[in-house]
Amino acid sequence: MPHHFIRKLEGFTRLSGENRQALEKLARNVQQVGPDQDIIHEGDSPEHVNLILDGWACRYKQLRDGRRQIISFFVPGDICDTHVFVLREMDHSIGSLTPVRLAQIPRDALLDLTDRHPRITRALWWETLVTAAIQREWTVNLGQRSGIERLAHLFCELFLRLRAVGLTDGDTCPLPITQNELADAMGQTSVHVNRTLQEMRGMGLIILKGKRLTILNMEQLQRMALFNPNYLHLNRDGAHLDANDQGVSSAQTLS
Amino acid sequence: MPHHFIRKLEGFTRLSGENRQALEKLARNVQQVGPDQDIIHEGDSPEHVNLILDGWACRYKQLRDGRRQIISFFVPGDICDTHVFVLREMDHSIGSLTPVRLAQIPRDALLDLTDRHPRITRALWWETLVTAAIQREWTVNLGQRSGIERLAHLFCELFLRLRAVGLTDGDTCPLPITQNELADAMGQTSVHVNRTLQEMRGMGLIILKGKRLTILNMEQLQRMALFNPNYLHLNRDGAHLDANDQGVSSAQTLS
DNA sequence: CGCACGATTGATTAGGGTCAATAATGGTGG
DNA sequence: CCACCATTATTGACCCTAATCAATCGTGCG
Repeated sequence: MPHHFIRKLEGFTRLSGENRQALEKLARNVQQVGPDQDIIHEGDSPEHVNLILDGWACRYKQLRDGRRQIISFFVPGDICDTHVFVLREMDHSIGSLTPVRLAQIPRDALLDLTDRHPRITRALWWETLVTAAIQREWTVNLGQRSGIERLAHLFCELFLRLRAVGLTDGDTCPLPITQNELADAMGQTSVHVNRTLQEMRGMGLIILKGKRLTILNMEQLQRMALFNPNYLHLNRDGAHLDANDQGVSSAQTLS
Repeated sequence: MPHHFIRKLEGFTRLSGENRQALEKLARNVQQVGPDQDIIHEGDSPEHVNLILDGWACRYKQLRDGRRQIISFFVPGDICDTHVFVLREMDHSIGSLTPVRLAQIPRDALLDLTDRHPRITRALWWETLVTAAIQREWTVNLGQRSGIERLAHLFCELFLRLRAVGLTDGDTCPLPITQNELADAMGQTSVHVNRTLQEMRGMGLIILKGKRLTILNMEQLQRMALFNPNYLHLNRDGAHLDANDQGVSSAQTLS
């Protein structure tokens, strides 16, 4: 069931059959959510960890005066806050953008999983660190890049993340969100995002139509975005740790 | 030695004498670094975890064309990437802003610490999650807030963080950074930051002089910043977990 | 076929950038 | 203690990116 999730973790480290089986079992409690629904709302206390099986969602925060910032996107295979239980209440909301199929993972299931599978524990660590790295890159994106650079950077990132879970098709990937939502993520207005998109189309960089994005010239797009994929840590970073797997001691806690 | 760090963790959970002793031992290898020095550089592979004992530092990323974004500030008591060893190389740099005294913590010392002290493990988790929450809030800050709101928000955040480690004095706290550095953090030019500061002074909100910040009207400052401190999780969130401390099993890994 | 939402366009404005110069400050050596 | 220098802070003039406001156009879908 959690295809994409497993595939993503395997981009970090090799997994055994047992590992994979254990991960399959996480998707016991599957829920279907309509588009534009809150999955968790700021102030709620976390009940379980959500794993996105299908569809897109986002983290967002809404200011008292109505302004909304989308803080990150969730695509299939993404897990929302593996370790959230330490905190008493959510400081942001998570909402669906499209219809979403998700697995609700109870705390104990995660504890049990990491208890038995050090390699998965490490892979979840990696997942958490990459999520943090993406958030940092978004900070750079909003702080330093111009409209067109920003959008180009987002497209590069999303394409690589989708490719890592097998959701691209050649140079095309899904992009099932509105220009308004793009705008809320880029800290700009939809009017300006619209104009930027037209500029990118005019340059022959992309096609964006029918909720699908085609990248016509990835090299040029990356150059224009000042894109460096290193922060996604997609190069099997886990390989150098695969040797020391014998003990299931708590030495795994931090490794 | 790691005064501020211990004090910060105690804002999350109660610590025993043994806990504190164990934390003291972390500061074995202490280094002094001058101002404007790189502590780690993008591309380096992490050798140890740095704990800031004194002085200010920052995470930053530099784009190929020279633009620099400060991604976060480190103040005394902050720890840089507790779990960084999972990644092969740094995707950003950490540099000092003032002279910095820091403890270099080897990986094994951390493993040993979390092995023996479940409550500390949990507190480190909390630290990691709050750091992520701060990063998200910066995303909102850069994406949605105007110049004056942004700066006001930063001041609110820094003041509370410094108070949590005992570094405020009434309504005053240190702010040992230049307007240029403020500008790199806010995604603006120093010229504009300068003008914004003057506006805040003119409104009677703050005094900023001699590397010290005084907040004359915290309520108004928070209102203008649309500041909600919930993301700092400063309300002893750990209390609800303090009951179940007996076992030192790997159940601690995720709790 | 018509409706509702999303995309697009135009005109105008404003926030913040750029460039360039000047004024304060603080640390240093004599 | 003072003169000097290098940062850092401040100011002014001008420009440009992106916001705002307000229609209008498409199009996917019931």
